[in-house]
Amino acid sequence: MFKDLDPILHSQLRLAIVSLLISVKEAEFTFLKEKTNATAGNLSVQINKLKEAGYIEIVKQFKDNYPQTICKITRSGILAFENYVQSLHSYLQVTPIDKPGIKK
Amino acid sequence: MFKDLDPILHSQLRLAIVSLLISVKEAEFTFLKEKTNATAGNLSVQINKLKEAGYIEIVKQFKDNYPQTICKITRSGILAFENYVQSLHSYLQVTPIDKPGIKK
DNA sequence: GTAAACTAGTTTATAACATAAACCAAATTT
DNA sequence: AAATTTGGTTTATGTTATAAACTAGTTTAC
Repeated sequence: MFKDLDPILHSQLRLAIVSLLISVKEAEFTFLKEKTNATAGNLSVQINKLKEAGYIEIVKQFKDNYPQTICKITRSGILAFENYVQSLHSYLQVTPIDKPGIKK
Repeated sequence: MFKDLDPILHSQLRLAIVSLLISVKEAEFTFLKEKTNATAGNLSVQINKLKEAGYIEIVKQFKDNYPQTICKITRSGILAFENYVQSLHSYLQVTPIDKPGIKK
């Protein structure tokens, strides 16, 4: 009936990160922070969870004297995202008695 | 960029409950328990959260000598669900550089 | 040249959440 | 009448998400 939702991706911020990384392939920490409106601390924690899950790769380097953290989606991350979206459908494809919402 | 996801609905079990209630309009506790594979305790907690959010109504009565808990979606619950689904789209409509997943 | 402010993060503390386990009250079965 | 089942609720515990505090260094202003 309802498929389980990957708990790694069923998080607003992590889903946004993965969504972004699928479209851009590679992004700086600061880019992700701006696009997601996350706090730095939260972002730091969440990209590490994604890394531990194997969904992204993290490369740390220096750029113009400053530390720079680059994130990249992995093959496994792409597959997990696609699978998550598929599973979500089982919750959204509702066959309502009334057309949902709009007018009784 | 990314729309906020209603935290009441961004929960696997609560989303499943609301999804069900939209399709059936009214359901018994035991029906929800079977369909969602939730434990009774968890279901009890989560339907109360949905009630407190005003997304469902709960009616307690007796049927054939046994207590019976009936859940019904509210107008507000339907709207919240529709809104949640809309917001979700902002995370899923990705414009990937490569077609996501399937082959490089 | 040093104090103040800023960049780019990480770590830690706290509050909210999900869940299972334990419990309750009554009904039914043996 | 003891054991089991129904239909739940409450409580305890571990997991999450988040903000706040902190680290380490850089740049700017005086």
